[in-house]
Amino acid sequence: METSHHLGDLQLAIMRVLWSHGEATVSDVHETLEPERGLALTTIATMLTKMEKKGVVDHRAEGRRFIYRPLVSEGQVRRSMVSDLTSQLFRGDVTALVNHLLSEHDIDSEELAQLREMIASRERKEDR
Amino acid sequence: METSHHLGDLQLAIMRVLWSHGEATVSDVHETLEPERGLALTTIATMLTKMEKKGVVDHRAEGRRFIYRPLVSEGQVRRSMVSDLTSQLFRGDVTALVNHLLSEHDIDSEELAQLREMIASRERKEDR
DNA sequence: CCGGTAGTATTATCCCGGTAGTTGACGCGG
DNA sequence: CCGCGTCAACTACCGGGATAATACTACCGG
Repeated sequence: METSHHLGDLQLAIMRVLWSHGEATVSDVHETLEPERGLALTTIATMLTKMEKKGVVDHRAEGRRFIYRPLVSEGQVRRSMVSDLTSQLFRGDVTALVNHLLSEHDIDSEELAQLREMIASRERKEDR
Repeated sequence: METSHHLGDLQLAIMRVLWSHGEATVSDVHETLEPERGLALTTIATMLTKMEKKGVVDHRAEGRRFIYRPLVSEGQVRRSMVSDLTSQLFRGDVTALVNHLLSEHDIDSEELAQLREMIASRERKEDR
């Protein structure tokens, strides 16, 4: 159905932990995020509860603690958020976005070469 | 200074009106946006006030009414918001974003050709 | 069996985007 | 000079992200 999974900053950080761990307890997430953000454990717990209510994560109890698991993939979130931005800022014109990236953000020649290759391989695929 | 101009949905719509009109009164904005969103005039006014407080627009009084003017350009907003998204979702890797666009969003062969040309011209510029 | 600890649940606060009603001022037409 | 219409100002409210203290509970070690 591809519902618009619009996640905030912390929520994304939490999702990234879940995506890389597969599943994790509140403490797991907390410990992983501790260095970069100095958040209280309860903050993480609250956030996870809210996220569950939104349907982006799920949990099962194992003994006394909860094991959280992502319900949406990183790809889904990326697609959804990139689409949102694209339609907001570029009237849905993906090409315009790429153009913007090329002209307004620093891309060195090495990256350009990579991009050229991406497009080439994409065109080959299209050809079949 | 390039401060992070993070604008919401309505705010962007309002900015677009200002960008295309150069400047506009509250009613101007309201009338322009009326068809697509059926918003009250006071809503627009409130939003403009908030936006002024944030420093993205400016106003001057002409007789009894206010003329609003954008203080940030569309390009600035795009750069700022695209950068935000890129760092949020792709650890700042612009190439990864383009890659995502190519593989996860529908791009027809015509657009591919356009992109190829963009990159080519970009590489020519790089060469000098 | 009892208390501490490890966990979740509950509740609260702040901020901001979005939405709008109400009020207050001012100028124009009669 | 008065009322009416047009603005802007003020105030209010909702939802959601972010943040966290506090309260409750179940288990484990002694």
